[in-house]
Amino acid sequence: MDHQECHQHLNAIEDAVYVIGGKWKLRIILSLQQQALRFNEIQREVGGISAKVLSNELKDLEENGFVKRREYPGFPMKVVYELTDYSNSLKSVMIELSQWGRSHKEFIKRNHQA
Amino acid sequence: MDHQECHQHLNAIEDAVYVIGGKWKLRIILSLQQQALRFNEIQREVGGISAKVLSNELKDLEENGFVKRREYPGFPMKVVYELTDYSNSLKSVMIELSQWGRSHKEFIKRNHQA
DNA sequence: CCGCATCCACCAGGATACTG
DNA sequence: CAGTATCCTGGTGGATGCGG
Repeated sequence: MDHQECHQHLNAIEDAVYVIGGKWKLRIILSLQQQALRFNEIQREVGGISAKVLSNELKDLEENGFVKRREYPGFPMKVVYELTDYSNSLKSVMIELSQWGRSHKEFIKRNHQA
Repeated sequence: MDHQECHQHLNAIEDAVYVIGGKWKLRIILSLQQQALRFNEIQREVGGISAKVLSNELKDLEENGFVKRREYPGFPMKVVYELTDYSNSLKSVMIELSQWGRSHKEFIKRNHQA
């Protein structure tokens, strides 16, 4: 792997980490796993997130194609957010990360005891 | 996958992202791929990182078992950092992330054109 | 050379209050 | 209900200077 190639590789990884990183993105996605939810429902489900931040996060997730915002007219306004099919493309990455994270925790624990 | 299980899963993922996330960790690891380097060499190689931050990052990487700090006495002091064997355990995660990141970039590009 | 201590600027994100 | 506006705080990270 030469320098150029390595740099591309790095960029792609950093993109990926950026997209799913941060404190909230994954939690929001998880909260929508079972069913579509409304803004306040997500806020309650995730817990501890302010409206401003949730609003921004949802915009990001929508831009990245993970979430679909669906607006129903009327008063009061009703809006639901649901996961897109594309959000499933995250599955293999998440499994890989989860496995590594779990085994890493074991590794650290062993090392700290030793 | 019930709630409990899901929560464990989430934690493991967040641990993993935390460990390799941030602006510098991966770049530092990459810089040590070919050979062990001294503090200032890493700083130059990575580019744009301050001594304080590099110092902290190296401590994190050492605690997580990715990097080994090797100190040679004398004056001036000589210190080199090298990757551990354990750092290879990141490989499959990084490949997965890189592939997903690359394909996601394509996905976004197509969607923006459309 | 290595790397910590100090000081400082910036900004992500929380709390609250408010509008459509 | 869905979000925005405003204000404010804490923490991250840059710059510089010093000590081992």
